[in-house]
Formats: sequence, structure tokens, C-alpha cells
Amino acid sequence: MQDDRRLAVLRAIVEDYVATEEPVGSKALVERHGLGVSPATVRNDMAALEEEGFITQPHTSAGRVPTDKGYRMFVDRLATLKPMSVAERRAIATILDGAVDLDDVVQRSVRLLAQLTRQVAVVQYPTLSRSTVRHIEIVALTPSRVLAVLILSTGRVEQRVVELATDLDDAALADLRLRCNTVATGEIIADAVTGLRRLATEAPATAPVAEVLAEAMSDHRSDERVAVGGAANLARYGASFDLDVRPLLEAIEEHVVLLTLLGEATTGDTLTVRIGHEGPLQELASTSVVATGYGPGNEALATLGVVGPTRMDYPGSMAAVRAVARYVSRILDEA
Amino acid sequence: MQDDRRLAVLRAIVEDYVATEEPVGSKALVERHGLGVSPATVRNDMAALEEEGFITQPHTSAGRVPTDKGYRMFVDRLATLKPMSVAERRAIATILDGAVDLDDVVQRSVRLLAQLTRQVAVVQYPTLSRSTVRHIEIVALTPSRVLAVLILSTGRVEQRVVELATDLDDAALADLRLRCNTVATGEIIADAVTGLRRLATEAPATAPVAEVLAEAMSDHRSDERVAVGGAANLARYGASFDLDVRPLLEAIEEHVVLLTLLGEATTGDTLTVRIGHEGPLQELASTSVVATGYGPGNEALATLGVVGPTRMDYPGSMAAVRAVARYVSRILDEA
DNA sequence: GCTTGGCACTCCGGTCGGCCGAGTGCCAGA
DNA sequence: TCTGGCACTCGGCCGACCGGAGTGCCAAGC
Repeated sequence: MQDDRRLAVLRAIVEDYVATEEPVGSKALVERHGLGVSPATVRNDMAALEEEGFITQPHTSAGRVPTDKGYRMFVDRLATLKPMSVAERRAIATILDGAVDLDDVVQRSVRLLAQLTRQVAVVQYPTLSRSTVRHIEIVALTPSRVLAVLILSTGRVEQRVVELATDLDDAALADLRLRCNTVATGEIIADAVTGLRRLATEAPATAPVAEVLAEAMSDHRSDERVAVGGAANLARYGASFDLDVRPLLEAIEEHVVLLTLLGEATTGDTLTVRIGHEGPLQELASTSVVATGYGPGNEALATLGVVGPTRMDYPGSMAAVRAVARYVSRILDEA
Repeated sequence: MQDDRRLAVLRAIVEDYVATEEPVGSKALVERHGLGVSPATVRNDMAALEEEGFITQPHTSAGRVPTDKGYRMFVDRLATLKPMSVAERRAIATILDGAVDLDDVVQRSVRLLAQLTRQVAVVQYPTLSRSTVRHIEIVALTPSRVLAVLILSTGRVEQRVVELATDLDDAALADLRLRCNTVATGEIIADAVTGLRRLATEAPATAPVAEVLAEAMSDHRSDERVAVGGAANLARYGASFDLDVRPLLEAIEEHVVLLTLLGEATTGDTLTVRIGHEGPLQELASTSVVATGYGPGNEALATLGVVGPTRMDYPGSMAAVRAVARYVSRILDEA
């Protein structure tokens, strides 16, 4: 009995604190939420919650503030996902449907997420590793110089200029194109790489191009690409600028860091929520991450999510992240 | 005679203020710079400079701060470009030479500029408008669906998926590819667009693909692409966060705004310096822009530069911007 | 006529003390 | 088990105060 009410109090504290950004006291609590009990009772509950480590008070005589553990309890047991409004659903659909290519999808997703959550949004470009080769194109620029273009199933395109030791005529070029496509087209990256490497040793004439293609495929730089948006939302942080915003701003620049922050892509519909110190970086102990994997056919090719202060609107952010991830996945299904 | 010293005083004020971020007084001025006169003399000069509008005092009994007009005088007549150190030159060369494609060049330039100037760096992707078509590739995905790939002389690649009303066999595909390349390859964008549009009307079978290609070429979205870096440097702003950083953070998100900020690309070696209110946006009245055009053969295909507080290190920023622009241009020359 | 030292004045920024109010913990009573 | 009452704590705000940096002006000197 009391246990239920205690949790209700915790939920109320989290909601109020997120809304006002100020420590919340017992009186204000019973007024704003219809708890049906007196402030004194709430005070007892608060004392118990503090004892258990869910909340804390910044100063002896101030209101209470949720701890990371309190937020954790909130998202695990108390939060119900805020359903997206019709307008929001429509916005997601119309904005994302207007995308012309993969890059555009990613960029639009980032903007969308940032707008929906009013937070910093991060979207990882789909990784090469699990996609397949759709086509390889080889174009002569000069007789001794070709452009190799690699088109992947995710819609990503990579291109490299290759210098050749010897000149190539049209027939040789066509042969080269055929050989490369034969070993690579339709294969997943890993197999295409080994195929191309073998081709390079078996037929030395193809070596320069095949090597470059294999390299482009296994280039980890591409795996580290992310798009970031909504940095302007950091301006709303208000208090504790140096403490919270500076490290986050730095993390945003370092895309590699962002990726570790997003964490491993989760499969299916699972949302990952990392609260404060649970994350991998101490500097970001006061920021939380809400993320999930996305990709065609519910296979998590990459991760997207939002980063914000621990005091963030978890139900709203979680709903937005999930909705966008689902929609993007559906688009990738069709492509 | 006095005039010369007055300008020396102005220069000293700008340098000191940029270094310390604090209003500079007459006493500190004669101490740190070997002016050879007494503080009282400097005070008279300062009064004159204030009269002419080059400096101002925030409060009755504080030191002086340069006005926008003061900075303008400084960059026009007093500043000598800070030569790049050997280490810096080498850093530019090694970092930029490692780039694998156009996107990579742009991204590396942004990081480089941000690091060199410790400021927010902005690099516009080379515009389509003055480049030529290197090659068009058309790849079948399914019989009624093709991928059109457009390769430009700047190294940029655009790709679009096109749905066809009727199925295409290999011969028809080859024919389509040939026709498109015949009208477009080697042409500048504007001519290629008209050529493709004519092709679409003359040979209706080619219409869907030709239209999409023409559209991709004239797509102004591509003209608006910019890369931004060094946002973390905003954390060093310290004072006046809401006033200075917030609007800048917002501008960084809006790439279109950034482009108007960078302004028209200047040709040749000319550096554009816009100080405070001289820029197009009132919200950014306390930020300055140092920019210049870049591109192969000294033809300004795009603009790059840095954005920072009016109180910035102009000699250093100008030197860095010019050095990076020159080096990038040289790379594009070779490509 | 320019420069200089002296001097009175202004005003910013930091510190100190006191007050107020929000919020708490505890206790006795229902 | 809940509730009302009460004493207590402490942070934030306001006003006063003070020191210091810097200025403007003036009269004297080179």
C-alpha cells in the first residue's frame, strides 16, 4: 500500500523536476498532483525514498531531486511512453518521405529527432559491414586513370580514383568491370573483400582496382560516420554551462566518441536508456542517452538516438526515438 | 606625429583586449607595450580615439574596448598577417594530402581550420554550377527500376533511384546510357541540363531518367551544403553566453544561414573580413567572419572561413584561412 | 605645443550581515 | 497509519560598505 504511493511520489517528483528544473518540495507536490494525502505524509515517503537512494536534497532545507537511480526506476517501472500526436506522426512521415537518397534520409532524421525532442540528436549512418554490394562501376578518366564507384544495398556510394601503371583500352576496361562485378555483386561486404583480394592475386592486371575497392569496403572511416543535429538546444541548458555543455559540445565534435556513447545497436524494438554515470564517459555523468538500432527488416544496421541532460523528458524522448527508428527502418525496407 | 602614436595605441588596445578579454587601461598599456610615453599621454590619445569612434568604455571608470570601427581600422591598416609556423604548414599539408575524396577534403579542411584558429570553421562544398559532368552511369536494379549515378568534375557524386513505367532490357539500358552521356558528358551543368531536357522531349523513352538527372543537377539543395566544425570552441566564449553563443549555435544548425554569413565567394587571394554589425544578421552583431573563396585554378567555386567573436585574433585567423584555402585549391587543381 | 605628474572623482566588484521564506524532521494526537 | 503543528535550518536576496582601477582635468615642465 505505502509502496505504491511511494512510487507515485517518485514519479511525481521526476515529472515535476523535469518540468521546472527546480528541487520539488512536499507542499507543491500534493498541490500539483492529486495525491490525496497531506504534505506531512509525503514528507515521510520522501524520507524513505531518500533512504533508498532514489532522491536526494541539494541542501539541508531544499526540495528533493531525483538521483540517477531514481530516474532508472522511473524509466523502468513508472514511465509510460508518451504517444505521438497525429501532427507529429504526420510530420515524421512527410519529412522522411521527401528524402532523395540515403544521406538525405539520415540528415532528415537528425533534424526531425532534434525538433521532436528539442535535444541533441545523433544518427549513425548504416554500417557497411552487413550490407551487400549492389554494383561496381569503373569509368575511365584518362587512359591510365579510372574512377571506381561502389554502390551498396543501403544506397551508399563510395568512389575512388585509381592510378594505373599501364594504359587500359575499352575492352580491358569492360573485362575489368565484369570480373569485379562477378566476384562482388550480391555478396556481403566481408565476402566481397576476400573475393576481390583473391582476384587481385590471381589476375595481376586487376590488382590496382580490386585492391582499392577492397580497401574502400573495409575502410573503417565509413563505419564511424554519424550525423548530429540540435546542438542549438544546448543553449537551453541554462544552469551549469561549463559542467554540462562543454564536454557534450566536445563529444559532438568527436564522432568516434559519439558512437561509443550511442553504444551497440540494439535489435528489434528495444530502446536503450543510459542514465548519467551508467554511460561510458565520466565527463558526461550528467547526461543521458536514449537510443535504439534501426535498419531494414528489423536488423540493426546502425543506431540513432538523442543525448540530453539526465533531467530530460524520458517518455517523450523514448517515444520519438522509437517512432523515428521505425519509420526509417520502413524506408530502408522499401529501398 | 601624434597620429602615428594614436594608431599604435589603437593597435595595442586591440591586441591586449583580444588577449585578455578585459577592458584595457592606460597604465597596463604602457607597461606591456614599449610605447615610451607616460600613461597620461596615452589617456589623451585614448580620449581622441574615443572621440573618433574607434574605442569605447563600457562604464565611466573602466578601461577601453575597441568598437567595430576600431577593429575595422585594425584589420585594414594595422594588422600584419601572422605567418604560419613550419609545424602548422606541415600539419596542413599532411592532413589534407591524406584525403581520399572530395567529401573527405572538405571534412578535413573544416577540422583543420577549427584546430588552427580555435574557432568555428565553415567550409562550403564546391557548387555544382560551375563544374562539368564527368560521366553518367545507369545501373539496373530490377527490370523497371534503375539507379542513375552522376559524376562531376569536382569529384562529387549524386545518385537517384528512378522508377520506370516499362521494363528495360540490357540493350535499351546501354542505349539510354549512351544517349545521356552523349548530351551531357564534358558539358558544364547548365548546358547538360538543357541537353538532357531536350533529350527527354525528343526521345520519350529516356524521359524519366533524363528528367531525374536534370533535376539532380539543378537541385539547389546541393548548393547549400556546408560542413561545420569547432563548435566546441564556443565553450571558450565564457562571458555573455546567451547573447553571443545561442544565436551562433542556431546559425550553425541552419546551413542556409551560414551560407549567407559566409557571403559571396571572393576570387583570387582576397580575404573577406566582416566585423560585427557589418554582417547580414543583427543577431550576430557581435560575431565576425573571416572568409575567402577557393577552387581549382583560382576560380572561386566555394567559400570557406571561420566565424568567431568580434574580439578574435584577426591576424592569426586570416593567415590560417588563406593558407588552408590555398592548399585546398591546389589539391583541386590536381584532381 | 606636446607631454607629464598630481589629484579628485566615478563606478565596478566583492564582501558582510541580516532578513525572509521554503522546506524539513519530529512528535503527539486522531 | 495518517495528519497537523512546531521549531529549526539554510540558501538566496537585499542593502551597505569598501577597495581598487581607471579616468578627466589641470597646472607645470621640456
